[in-house]
Amino acid sequence: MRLNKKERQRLLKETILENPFVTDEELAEKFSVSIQTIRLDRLELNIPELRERIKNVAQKNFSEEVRSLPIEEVIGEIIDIELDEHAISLLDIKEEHVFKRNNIARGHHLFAQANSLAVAVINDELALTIKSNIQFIRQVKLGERVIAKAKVVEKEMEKGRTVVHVESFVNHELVFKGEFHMYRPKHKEGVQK
Amino acid sequence: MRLNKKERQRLLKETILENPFVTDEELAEKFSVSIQTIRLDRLELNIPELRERIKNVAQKNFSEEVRSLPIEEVIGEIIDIELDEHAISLLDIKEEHVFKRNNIARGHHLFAQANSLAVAVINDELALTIKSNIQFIRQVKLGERVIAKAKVVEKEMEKGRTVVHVESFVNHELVFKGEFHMYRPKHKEGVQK
DNA sequence: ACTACTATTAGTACCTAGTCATAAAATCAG
DNA sequence: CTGATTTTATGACTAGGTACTAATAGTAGT
Repeated sequence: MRLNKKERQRLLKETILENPFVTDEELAEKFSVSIQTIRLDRLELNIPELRERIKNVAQKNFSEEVRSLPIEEVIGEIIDIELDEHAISLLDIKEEHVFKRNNIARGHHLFAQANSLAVAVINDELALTIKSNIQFIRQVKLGERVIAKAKVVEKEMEKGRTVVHVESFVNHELVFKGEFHMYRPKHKEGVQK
Repeated sequence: MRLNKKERQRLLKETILENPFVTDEELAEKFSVSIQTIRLDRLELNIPELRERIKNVAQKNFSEEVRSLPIEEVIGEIIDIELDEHAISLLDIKEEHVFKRNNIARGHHLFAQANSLAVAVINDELALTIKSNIQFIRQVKLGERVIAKAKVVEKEMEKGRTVVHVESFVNHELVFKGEFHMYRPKHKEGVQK
């Protein structure tokens, strides 16, 4: 079954992205066209030849020294906050957050975003998490933007405990849900900073 | 300055290991010998040609044949693992893990260690966390070494679900406890050529 | 000095996975 | 059916090799 040019080029791009180790010959066979057609396609799409592609992959691998992730990126960016009430933060899922294999975000990044939002929303010098129940509702993929919303639901100031609910969304779709029991050290009255 | 064969071959091996992207021609120049000598050396030392070397580096990155989870993706260092049974990992709490204010470790790092250990202990292509209950039992401070122990407690293979318990210790003192409900996807046959 | 030996260099044919350029054939749209 | 687009064919050239044969250089032992 021969496809038209547009469709073929679309699939070509995909195929090569998925497996950069494929030769023009194999591609020609796959799409039932001549090698020359594949080469014209690559030319039009600016896809380099096999050896260049392999080299690129290798170089990326070889010069990979960016192992640690800065804290700012783990936590996400706080875009709205009202202390002791609610807060919203935003995290863009990038290469460093996902399993290489399938581009699904690793759970602990979603947890980190939610947990640090829960810490931030507490109006205190410092809050600590003591207990937490969480649920990963659907997988989050590379490139998606996760918006976490925290809400303080219980304030038991005397005991120094507070409960925060966090829900995280991708395009208004719930992807993560967590309940965080926070400990806040003894309050000093009227001290605001 | 020409070296003798032995010395040249020793350096050759080193040079290529350090920079696999070097051609025979460049090597010949570097050691002031002919290209043929370099090729004889590679033959004797069983060093493949440039393109093969590059391909190897690339493939390592692209992970065509890596069985389970690559170790570097685990937070902390795995020091013992028996798939589907138990695993132990170690995490030294450094500057980047703590609140600057009081040098207490941020909760999500303990979670990350435990969570990735739970993922790693599952003997499958890839496991995902669906649900988790956790408790932060005592604060962990800068400089402390956290040892996390994961134990697979329930295997319901048909449903693709597994429960893993993780307990983390500092000097035999329990600091963190968590229950992780993991999902293991249905196996797909490798389609690669 | 002659021989034996290793080390090095030279040269040729062939390979893969391409490149670039030109021309011809096939297919599709109006 | 014509003209434009798309596809295929062909030939010449490239990098970075392999595999093989043959010649030369250098050194050691007798």
